[in-house]
Amino acid sequence: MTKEEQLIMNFRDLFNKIAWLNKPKMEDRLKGYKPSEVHCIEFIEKNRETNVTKLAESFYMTRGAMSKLTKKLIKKGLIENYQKPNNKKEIYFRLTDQGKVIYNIHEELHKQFIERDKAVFEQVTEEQFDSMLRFVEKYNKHLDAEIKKQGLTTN
Amino acid sequence: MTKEEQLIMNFRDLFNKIAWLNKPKMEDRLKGYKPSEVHCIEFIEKNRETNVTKLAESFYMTRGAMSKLTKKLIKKGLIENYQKPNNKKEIYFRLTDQGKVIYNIHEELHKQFIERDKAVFEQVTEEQFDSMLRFVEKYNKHLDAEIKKQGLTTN
DNA sequence: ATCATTTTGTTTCCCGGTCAACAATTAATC
DNA sequence: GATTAATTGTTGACCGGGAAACAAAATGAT
Repeated sequence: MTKEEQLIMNFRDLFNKIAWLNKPKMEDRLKGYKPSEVHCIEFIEKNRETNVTKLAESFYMTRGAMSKLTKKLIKKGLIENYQKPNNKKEIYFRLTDQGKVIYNIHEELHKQFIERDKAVFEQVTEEQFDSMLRFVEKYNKHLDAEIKKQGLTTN
Repeated sequence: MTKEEQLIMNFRDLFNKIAWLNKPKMEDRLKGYKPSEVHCIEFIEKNRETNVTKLAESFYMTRGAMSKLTKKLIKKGLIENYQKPNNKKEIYFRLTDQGKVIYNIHEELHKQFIERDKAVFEQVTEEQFDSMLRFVEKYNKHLDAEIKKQGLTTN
């Protein structure tokens, strides 16, 4: 196996483990709220004028999936939708007060997870950090170009 | 956002894009075979004495899911199962000739994807590579320890 | 202004994975 | 050796997301 493959595989494994490890605590503190729901709430709070299409593109999911998810969140009273006066097509979302409670709990948990892994990150020099960031950003740009070349669209 | 978060987020995005970008070519050359099926075939070929439980642990999925998946692969004639003479409980899998054909096509595609991203990796020095590998391995070990601490098990 | 094209969001059907309950076998404990 | 506990694999109910067909609105072309 080449180093490229090793690196990719190790990172993939890393993310599987992180998700696996975070799940129980998430479910404990955020009972009744699925990861996808919380993730959606997080995005809506952090981005202005979010609609179904933007959510789909960001999460690499279909508009259909996000349509259902946002409908559920509305039903649960976590988000609400609004439109602009001059546009009858696009529908945007914002958090309700209840949604913000969930958002804050999630942020807090997130900090705990960072804290849990602090030991690892402390051993990384600033130099290494920047090097990795440069790499991953370069790689992302490369893929963006490839995606554009292929002309892929969100379903 | 801290550098830690930035790094993690960028990598997550990276993997989404890779999956998104590889999908169409995979579906083209491996028509009729789903990513999960191919992934499963790959693992069985690369690991000795694979059973449902080992697959579940490696893929961070449930035994139920892998049980269904392997049953489907058997039905399609891509894998076959066998047991050891002194153990009536554990059931292992190996590829059939037809399964090996799929395996080889996948390997070939994999090389093409590596080739596509070669430009990025070429700009990485050996030093950087090793540095990143060390980091991700350290992080993985840290998480393994955390998982062990939590006493998590595959469902 | 009219008509075609594109964008946005929704809905139905289907598939894949989880969960939980289960039987069968093996390992551990006494 | 008998009994209890743990492991392994399977099944059915359930749910989340994808694919595709669709309506409504906005944009473009003429």
